[in-house]
Amino acid sequence: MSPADFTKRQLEIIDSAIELIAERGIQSLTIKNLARRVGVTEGALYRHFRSKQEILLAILAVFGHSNAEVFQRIREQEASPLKQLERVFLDHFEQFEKKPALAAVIFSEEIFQNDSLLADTMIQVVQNSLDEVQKIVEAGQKLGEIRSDVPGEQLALVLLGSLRFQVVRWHLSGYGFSLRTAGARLWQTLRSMVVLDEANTQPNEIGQKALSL
Amino acid sequence: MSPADFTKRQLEIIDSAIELIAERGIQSLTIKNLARRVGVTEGALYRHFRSKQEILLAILAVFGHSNAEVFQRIREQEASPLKQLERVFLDHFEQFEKKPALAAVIFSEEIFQNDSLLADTMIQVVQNSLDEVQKIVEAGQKLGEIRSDVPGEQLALVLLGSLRFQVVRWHLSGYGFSLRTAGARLWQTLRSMVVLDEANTQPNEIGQKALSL
Amino acid sequence: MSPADFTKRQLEIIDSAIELIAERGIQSLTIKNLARRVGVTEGALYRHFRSKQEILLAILAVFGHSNAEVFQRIREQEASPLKQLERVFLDHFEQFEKKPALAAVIFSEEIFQNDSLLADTMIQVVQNSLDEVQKIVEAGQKLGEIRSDVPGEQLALVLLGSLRFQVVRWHLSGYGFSLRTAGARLWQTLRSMVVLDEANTQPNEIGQKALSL
Amino acid sequence: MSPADFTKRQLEIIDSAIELIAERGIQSLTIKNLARRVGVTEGALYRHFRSKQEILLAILAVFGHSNAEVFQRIREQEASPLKQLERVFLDHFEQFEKKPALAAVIFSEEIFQNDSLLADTMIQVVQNSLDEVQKIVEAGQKLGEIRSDVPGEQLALVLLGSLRFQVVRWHLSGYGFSLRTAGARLWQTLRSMVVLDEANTQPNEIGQKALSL
DNA sequence: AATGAATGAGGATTCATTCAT
DNA sequence: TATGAATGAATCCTCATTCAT
Repeated sequence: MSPADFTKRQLEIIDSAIELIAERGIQSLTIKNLARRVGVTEGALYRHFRSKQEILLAILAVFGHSNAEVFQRIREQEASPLKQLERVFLDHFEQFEKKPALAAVIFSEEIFQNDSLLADTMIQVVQNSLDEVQKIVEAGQKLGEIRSDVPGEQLALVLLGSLRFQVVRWHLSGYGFSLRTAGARLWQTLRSMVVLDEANTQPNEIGQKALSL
Repeated sequence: MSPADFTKRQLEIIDSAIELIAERGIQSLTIKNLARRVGVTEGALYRHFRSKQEILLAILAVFGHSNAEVFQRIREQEASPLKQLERVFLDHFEQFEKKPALAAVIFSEEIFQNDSLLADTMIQVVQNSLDEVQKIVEAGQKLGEIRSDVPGEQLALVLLGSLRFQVVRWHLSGYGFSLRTAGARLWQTLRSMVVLDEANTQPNEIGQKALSL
Repeated sequence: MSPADFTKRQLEIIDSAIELIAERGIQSLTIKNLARRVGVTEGALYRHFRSKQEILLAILAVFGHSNAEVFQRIREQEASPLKQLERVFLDHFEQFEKKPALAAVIFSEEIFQNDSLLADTMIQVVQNSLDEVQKIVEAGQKLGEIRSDVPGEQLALVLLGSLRFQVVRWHLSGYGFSLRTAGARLWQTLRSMVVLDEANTQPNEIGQKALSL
Repeated sequence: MSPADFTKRQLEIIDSAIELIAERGIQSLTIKNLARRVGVTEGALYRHFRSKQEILLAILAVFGHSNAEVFQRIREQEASPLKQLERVFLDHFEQFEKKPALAAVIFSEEIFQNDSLLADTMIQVVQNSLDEVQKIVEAGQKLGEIRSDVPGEQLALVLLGSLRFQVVRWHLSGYGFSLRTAGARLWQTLRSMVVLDEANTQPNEIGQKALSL
């Protein structure tokens, strides 16, 4: 389900829900709190969603869509795979920093676990990102831009795992540091680790290194 | 607080709690469910822990201790940093596979978020692991075994982030694959990515690579 | 807060609460008991009051208002201070006899003690009555109707203390005597004690006294 | 039952209970709190009292005995009735100020209300004090020291009611003023109100008054 | 005498959901 | 569409009491 399928009111509710999660955790995403934030009665929410589960599904849909959008935008740019990966990272971090609420959804895996429909949806969202990253990585491997001594699927795991961990830490710290800055640094690290031969891709740094030796 | 400081009954309760989290998520770690699993009345739990928060703290203590133990064991072996990192990975995965319940705690960040004492404890547990990994990495960097073109702190982030992501996926999949096997594969990947020069550390693979090129 | 500020349902709940206190003591004013008496679920009460404390405050508000009303009515009558005091007594006793539940609130000082907001409100209610009585007394003293050899504040203390004690005893006795009758008798006693010179105000009794000397 | 009939341990428990009531109200007189204060296990209390009710009865017994003692002491002094009344007041206030805990029992009427045995005992304690005061008053009336135009029973009501009210206010204020001082003042007031003719009973003060006029 | 562990009932409060209006 | 009131189940926690040791 794409956000376009939601009514204006529904999107309003989803937004409020995500805000709520971001600010006070999924635990405080109750119908009462949500209704108060939206500015309507609790009962009114049930005009727009049949149950709380449907709201959670909607949140996942929006989260998944937001993720997919990042990849969509990047695919359209037709940059080199490495540049694309860079964008994946920087765009994700930027998006999270702009809307910290979305980052919180990552934490909510737990909630979604109880309900198998929610769990499956969640897994799918994660897997989708993994697949997208893997595709880019494999394109880069084909072009010799990215190391081929490890399977693309594994590289995707490392890349996304690192990304998520950074976001998690940022969230746990109470947004205590600039995710964008920390993310950029992390990308530099990962970049160095996934390219096969620095000489080909970052001639400048090689020069620095030669000097520093 | 070390697990040794807990009474037998307390450890029993903690174990039941971790099981509960593992099987049905933190959401279902209620006093009633916990009491039922332990086989006592709800009130009885309060003779052993003053509050639910104390139980959660105890779980974190056990989790942190279990983590620390892995590092402790490894430090004692005095293997090369790279070998130590390998052990960190394999031992963690092994421990999680033996006690999947513990893996579930990783998910519970959310719950711990509401309560600032719990959140701080959680952050500390995570940070502790990060520090341990970073120390090993930096030792490896000094010995030239591990690449020095990226800060050790960043490498630690990548390593732990990947590890956690794998565990998360394993858990979300309903333990649908062998964590040990998948973990070993992930380690091979990470290993390749953190060593500076394949020639020195994995001569065999170099040969393969030479061929594959 | 005046009773007029409460909704119909709130007043219903307050009334039930006061009844409960009157019949079985404050100890039995539990949410469950209260809900049962009102004829709704426990949760339903929380739509009308945010907490039990709020209910207790509401009771005090009603009690305070009921007290204030007595004084209000009396002030409007513009009778002589002594007549006003008489009315204070008789009206209070009458009101308590009509609504014995209210009398029980006097006992509940204890409950209100734990919560400082409640305690303060309670003290204020008591102090308010004291102030009102004192004002009347001092007016009487100015007119020479009431003895001036003791401070008005002290007389107020004696008057209200006696009144309360009578009510307490009536309540403890299980409403085993007519409060109105006993109250009237008590007033006669107090009346004799606060007037300065019997000759001016109760010429009939003077005759008796002359004899008895 | 006199305090002499209690074992040392029992008296210790009763004392702790009274302290508890004084400090935090009857609501916090739970077996758990009591046991903690005494320094034993909850179960241990049941070696000394069969139930909580028995403990409450014991408290009432001690309270009643303490009251009776005041009257006993006074009867033995064979002072004039008026002097005796003065002592009743001053001694009570002094005793309460020395052991504020006892004052708190006055508040606990509520608790005792639920249980009819406790309620009866409580009533009896109060009635006993009333009777004692009444006896003294009537002796004073016979001697012409105290006004005879109102029944002794009524005067007793006024005297004790005032005394209790003062104690209640002192307690509610958080012991915010000197009960002894306020009590002495209250007595002066009551004294003036119960004597028939100042000239006969307080010649000294008359002198003062003459001077002050 | 005292402990430590347990019980069962009940405490206040919050939850998602329903429904008449 | 929305409200306001209600429900029933669940939340964590405390109570007085019991009992084997």
